[in-house]
Amino acid sequence: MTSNNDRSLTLRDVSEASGVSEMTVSRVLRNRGDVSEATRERVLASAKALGYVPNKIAGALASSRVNLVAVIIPSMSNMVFPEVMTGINDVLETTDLQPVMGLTDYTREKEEKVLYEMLSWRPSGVIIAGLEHSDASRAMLRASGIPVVEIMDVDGTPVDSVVGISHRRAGEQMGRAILKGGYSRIGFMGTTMPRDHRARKRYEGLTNVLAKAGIEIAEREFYSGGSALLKGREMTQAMMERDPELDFLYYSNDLIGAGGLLWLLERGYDIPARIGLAGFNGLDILKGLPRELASMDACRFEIGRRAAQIIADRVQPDSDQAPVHIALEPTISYGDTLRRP
Amino acid sequence: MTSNNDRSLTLRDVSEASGVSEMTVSRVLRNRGDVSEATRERVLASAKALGYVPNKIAGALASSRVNLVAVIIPSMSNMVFPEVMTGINDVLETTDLQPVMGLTDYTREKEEKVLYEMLSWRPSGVIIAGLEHSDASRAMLRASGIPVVEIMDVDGTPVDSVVGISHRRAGEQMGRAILKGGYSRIGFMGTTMPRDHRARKRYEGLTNVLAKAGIEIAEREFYSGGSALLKGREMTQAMMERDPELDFLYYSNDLIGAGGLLWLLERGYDIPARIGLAGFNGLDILKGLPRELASMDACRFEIGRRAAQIIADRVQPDSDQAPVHIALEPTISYGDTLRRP
DNA sequence: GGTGGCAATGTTCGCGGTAACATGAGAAAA
DNA sequence: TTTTCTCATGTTACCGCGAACATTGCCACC
Repeated sequence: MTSNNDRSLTLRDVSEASGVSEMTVSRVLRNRGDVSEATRERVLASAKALGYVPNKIAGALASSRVNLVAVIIPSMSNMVFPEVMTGINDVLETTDLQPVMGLTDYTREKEEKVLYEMLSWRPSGVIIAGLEHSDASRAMLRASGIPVVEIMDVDGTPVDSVVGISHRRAGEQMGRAILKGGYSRIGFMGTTMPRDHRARKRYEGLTNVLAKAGIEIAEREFYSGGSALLKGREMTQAMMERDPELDFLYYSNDLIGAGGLLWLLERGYDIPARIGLAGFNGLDILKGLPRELASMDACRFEIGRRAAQIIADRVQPDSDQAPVHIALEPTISYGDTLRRP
Repeated sequence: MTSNNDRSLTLRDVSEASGVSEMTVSRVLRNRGDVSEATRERVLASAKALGYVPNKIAGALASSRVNLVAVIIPSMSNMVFPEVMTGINDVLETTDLQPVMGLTDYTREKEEKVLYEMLSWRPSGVIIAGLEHSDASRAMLRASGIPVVEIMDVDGTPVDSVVGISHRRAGEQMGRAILKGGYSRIGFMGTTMPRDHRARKRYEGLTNVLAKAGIEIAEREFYSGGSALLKGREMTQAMMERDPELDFLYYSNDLIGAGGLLWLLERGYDIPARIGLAGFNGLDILKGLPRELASMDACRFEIGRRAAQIIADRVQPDSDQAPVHIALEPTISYGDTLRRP
């Protein structure tokens, strides 16, 4: 019932309560240095009785050590980044580092602002999605002098370390699978987000491979906002009505793909014989659909783990500070909606 | 190309570069006090040229003002908290406050740890999910001396302010709708998470109302982990095989409900005549399903907004510090799976 | 020309810790 | 007993910034 009327508790309060110096209290609370068992217990008891919580701000300033890792991602709402975060968490939990999240909403301006904000807390490392940043952002990252890991994507030049998959190659791989499946009249659906570089790269990879086989994307449709499942439905309907001869639909994410799948099944389309489908991300949710949508795993969890591991390794004193580049290999899953060769 | 070889930049570096005192630089960078236009520009130019990023740690220590709001939630992976976060963000964006997230994985131990960690950064406020906390956590919250808003749930005694819905009443309301729809043989599916108090309260509300009509839940099934959609399917199948006479299924979340819905549709069940269904949360994803699942909006977005607003108001000097209690009214949506009276 | 007023800028000190070094007491070694 | 060492604890000096107060220079006005 000790209520700190207004000012918050400091080391001094604990030191007075336990009759030792502030320094000794500090040592006890950090398990640092030699403190006799008797003193340790007395100090801990006082601290607990007072309800003392150390002030990390002061600690960080004095020791110039901050156990935060800035994680900068576009959004939490599309199911891909939560899993990346889980991977990051899993690794950081085994260290004394703590992730702090910042959201960019897929805009450069916000990214720059959030990055500035984060760096002003002098974190121990930065994990940031994508390789495309403003010049100012890149400058800040370089100047920060801390480990930086760019994640998700490896098609480009990283500031420092990078962990991801090649979305261009993912698009190509899917393109080849589509061709091998014997499909030839292909529609594409995606988001209107001009700053979703990874979706763009997949699209480019896909069209490149198709072009080599003399095939062009027959129809395109883009959406933004709203329920992805519903949008997938609506876009698929619109597209099939415009061009009923389409025999393959490639969706830039699994949710719109799932919406399309549901619509086609209702209409009685024979999948994957009459028409094939594929999404991207390998989301768990696909597992419960009437047919399993073909997709491609984006290695989200693993990317998070690896990125966090790089930071964790680098904050160790005398560790190797050389940039690490990791390109993971996504695996295609044919599910029930992509004809096998 | 100014690389800070080892030590990071300070106000002093900028002050030397621009020929004014550190204090003036500080004033410029914070837009505080009177600074001549000429000096302001010179300082900003120097700061930019050097790539200076202020050290918030030092600033916070000196001013004992920290613009962080700790947001403590169980998980990011179940689609409900991302939306709460969005609401919080929306409001905090208009202030200079910044949310910092901590995850508890639905355990008290982690909650306590995360809370301690967060409070040690001396944030301006805390938004924390749920009303059930360990004694130590409650003590820390009380002792922190900062605004605390407990969110999601109003069935209990808050430490300070609270914003949420009554999950008990939500369960009761759904129970009444089920009864009015004429259903009587009811199955329940939910998670095995013993610490998901809100799901438990909904369940209790439901069973109370049913009990008054002389009805007991006929079947129960619980799951944990894995694809919720798939689990919904599997549990529904298992349950319908055990008791084919069931005429209503209440799911503790929309995703398992969606899985169940898909399974029942495939089996040709007449919905909502032969069997009714309802989930909980009012997720966007329901909009794209073959039938729209009956559900109940948990006011996630609004809860986030209101909670953030309370904090934002309270950090204003001379503002009213009285606890605020807000109980939002969830609305039931019948969709296509719940027979109307 | 002195004085007041005001805008622009500088100085001092302390926020709450921690690093590095200093000190003291007792035990072990000589 | 004296020296030396070790462990336990205390002292001092910052960390980088901002609040509060001090100072400067310039102009206006009597």
